[in-house]
Amino acid sequence: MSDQYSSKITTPLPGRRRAGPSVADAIALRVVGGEWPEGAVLPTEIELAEELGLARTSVREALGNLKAKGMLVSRPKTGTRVLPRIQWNMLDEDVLRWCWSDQNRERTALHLMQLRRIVEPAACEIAAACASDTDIAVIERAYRAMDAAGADPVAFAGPDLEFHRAILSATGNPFLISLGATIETALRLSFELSTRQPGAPRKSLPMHRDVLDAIWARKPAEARLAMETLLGVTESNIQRGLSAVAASSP
Amino acid sequence: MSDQYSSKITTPLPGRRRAGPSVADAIALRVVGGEWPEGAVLPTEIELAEELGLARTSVREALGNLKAKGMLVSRPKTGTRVLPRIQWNMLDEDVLRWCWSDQNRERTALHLMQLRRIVEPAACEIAAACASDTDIAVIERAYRAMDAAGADPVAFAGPDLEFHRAILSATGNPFLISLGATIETALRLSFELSTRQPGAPRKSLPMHRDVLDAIWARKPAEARLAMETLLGVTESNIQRGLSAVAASSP
DNA sequence: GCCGAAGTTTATGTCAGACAAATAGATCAA
DNA sequence: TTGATCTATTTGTCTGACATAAACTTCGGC
Repeated sequence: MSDQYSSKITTPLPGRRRAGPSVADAIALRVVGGEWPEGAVLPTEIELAEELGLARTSVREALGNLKAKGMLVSRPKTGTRVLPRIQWNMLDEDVLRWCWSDQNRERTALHLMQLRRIVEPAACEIAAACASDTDIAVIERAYRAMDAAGADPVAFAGPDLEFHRAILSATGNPFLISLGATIETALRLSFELSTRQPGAPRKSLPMHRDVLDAIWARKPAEARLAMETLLGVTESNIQRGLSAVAASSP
Repeated sequence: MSDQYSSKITTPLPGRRRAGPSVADAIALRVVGGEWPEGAVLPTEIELAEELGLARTSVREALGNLKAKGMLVSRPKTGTRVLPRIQWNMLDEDVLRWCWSDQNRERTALHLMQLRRIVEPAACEIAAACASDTDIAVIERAYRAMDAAGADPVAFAGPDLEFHRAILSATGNPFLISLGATIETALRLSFELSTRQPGAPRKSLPMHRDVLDAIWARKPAEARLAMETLLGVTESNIQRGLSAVAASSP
């Protein structure tokens, strides 16, 4: 457990500005961790404040944050309750990040992959049909950066994220763009899994090239197909990464 | 403009609990309305509090809400700035609702339709492949309610929403389920557009039936196709609704 | 004994005022 | 001109108080 916001009641330190993880993080992680399951009521704001060594104002701010993301609901006298996970806004970057530290990371990773295989090929198709030249230039720049990264997986990751995000942006559809932010967070989280095979990133470079070329040539059907191929390989990489984790720590 | 939270400074009314639209609504609508464009800084929290006749605490709570949804960011001394719309979490129900009152509702409606045509056929395919019997029962119940609604468009709408939401839920994928909430909000908002043709809802009933049957028969490909057909008709209905609006108020 | 109305308790919602921290902009010195 | 310092302003946090709402308890009537 993090030292900050532990159960120990710290000295008030009036006005001292906090650093590091936010209060919302601290509370959300305890909710995700199952300390208060779905439908359970949290301690009162005053109790939480004492426990975390904060003022009630700050606790309220964090709780309000979680309420805005559909994780909590509160009513006078009754207290603050954990809503069923179905109602949580899993597409929110913070919620996704918090839930990632859950037991069954595997299932979440597969669900995310399922989402990607639905959204990204379609986005490719749209991008090939109606992306502007500058949109395509952004995609190409990300590709060049991937190429320049060589075999270094860490240097490869950033441009890889940018490549996929740029395609979503090129659709010009605000909802797909928002999904792009979600997917980018997911990619960053699952980075450890997809790079258990050291050579995997470099091998995916030609497939990215195929995607870029198809969009550049304005061939929607080919672009969709190229992205489907790329994601198929990515998924098998992740699955191998998952089984490797399962084998190393059973 | 709503009477509540207007520019007039009201009497403080200490402790009086608010009713009606939330403070976040009031501020968000002014942001969406362009009173403070992208990159602009809002008035200080104290100024906003005075203007809205509220305590600074309440204003801060609302601003924190909008920050959680990616619409604002604030730093000491600089103030609170409106982030570029690209960074807004358009998949959040509240953000979607606020943006709906924008000038170009047409483009938003079409973008939403584009999202639906990407997500829902794929969800149908997944649901047909791995939905549980109880999942399918929920879908069927919604269908029966649509049938029972007859030709009344208003009574038809509720079960219609439930039908599409139930399919997303049947996938068992939390991300698709969250998207379902977004789509449901979108449907509710665009309800006025899709029902300009009074007979349209009733005509869509057999297509819903096709979707249900395909899922029931566990035929993924057919289910996808049936949903694509249904959404194609829905989109043309919405487009006709849009042109009707454009013709009536040019 | 059962049931409804009134009172009590308690948690959230709101208000008010104060200070701390951070930083953009102004001022000043080398 | 340039660099460091000072100042003003805005957000961030703390404290304490009261209002409101709703679950719970009590009590009276039947």
